[in-house]
Amino acid sequence: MSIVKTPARAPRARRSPEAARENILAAAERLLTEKGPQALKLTDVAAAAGIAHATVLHHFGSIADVQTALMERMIRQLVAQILAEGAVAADPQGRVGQGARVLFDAFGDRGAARLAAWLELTGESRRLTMAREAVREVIANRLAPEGVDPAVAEDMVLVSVILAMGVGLFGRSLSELMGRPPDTARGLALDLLRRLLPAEGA
Amino acid sequence: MSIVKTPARAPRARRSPEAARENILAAAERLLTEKGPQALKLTDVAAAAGIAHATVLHHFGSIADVQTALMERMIRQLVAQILAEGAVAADPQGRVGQGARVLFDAFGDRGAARLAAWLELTGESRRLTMAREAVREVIANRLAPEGVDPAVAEDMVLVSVILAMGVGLFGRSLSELMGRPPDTARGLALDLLRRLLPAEGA
DNA sequence: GCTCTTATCAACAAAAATGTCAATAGTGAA
DNA sequence: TTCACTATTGACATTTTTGTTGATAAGAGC
Repeated sequence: MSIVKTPARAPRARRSPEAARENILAAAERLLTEKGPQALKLTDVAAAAGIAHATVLHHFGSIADVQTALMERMIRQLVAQILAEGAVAADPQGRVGQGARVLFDAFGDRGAARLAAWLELTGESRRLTMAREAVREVIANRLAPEGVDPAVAEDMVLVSVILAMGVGLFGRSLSELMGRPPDTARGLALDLLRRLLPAEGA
Repeated sequence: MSIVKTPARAPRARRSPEAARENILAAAERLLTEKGPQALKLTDVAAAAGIAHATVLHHFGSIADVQTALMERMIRQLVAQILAEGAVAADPQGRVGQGARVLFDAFGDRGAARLAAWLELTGESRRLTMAREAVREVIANRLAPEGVDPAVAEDMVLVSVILAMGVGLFGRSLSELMGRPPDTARGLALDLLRRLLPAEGA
């Protein structure tokens, strides 16, 4: 009669549903920023989260729902980051420069820019609805400079956001591609906005 | 005894290897611009090209090779488009404005900007090598303004390219997201460069 | 302790995507 | 016309990815 020693097994972790979802989404976000959207496979996300893939399905229903939840989470984080910046400068020019820096910071960490690109490439209307609301909220609460013609202010915000996303997504690669330090593009773009936007408001 | 009428069947097309590859890549490019990189599945590409998926494999070996070939084809097209522009203006400012417009045109059709984002998101070194050479070629042959400090010129090119890619990728969506005509961002960005770059060269 | 809920997981099943192969059929050359 | 070459294809096979199910176990409440 053989005596089989029960293999030592790590005790099964049991999280609250909220913690479990958070753990999964955090792992998914890591995968997204490190390997790109195509790496968000059910099995890979589960492995990155250290759980069985069935558990992922238990909490989200499908891998598509995981992706949607991740998008929404990242959009919320991005909005929060932009809105959480400190006191605002009094003069319009100061506000503009500050707003630009906030934008570049928000899209500076690779995740946010990649999120935007992912949204653009896949472009599903359901997800874009939330993005639209986020844009509205940020513009209304944080970026709209006072003392400037609203139409002009909108133009400034629009081009600033696009530049920030472009730098966030392509800045490092292109800088290095041209043999420059990785944050070269970021500095140049900030200079561009700092020097031009006040003139536009005048 | 049943008489089975042979079903009418379209005669089997037989292309030259070059034409077959071209047909497949054209279909893949359509898929990429319309549905995004994640739509480049073997079966879907074959269906879009109107052939059996085995034929795709016969010509390319694997779906990954199709994707690589498509990237290289699109990079070549992009470089050709940028280099093919007409006579260049004599003065540095004119050259700069012209170069910017060429860039915005090249990244204006959705495909090129999506290609760049795709490259960035997936980021494989093998593919990036070709992108690097393309960037070098374009800068050397077309975009480098004469009569300007080379270091400054490089800065101008770098920020211009990033802005052009940002506008190409996000411009339409963001413009409409803010309730403006779809080419609003493009116009604003061109204005931005037109007004700033000559000043930087001075 | 006991029970009840349910987060967790292994095993299985289904679907999707990719790849293999032998047969078929255009096409140019002999 | 005949033949050799090979682009093309349907059928099959393999791998990858996703989803299902029943059993297990962690923890909360009693």
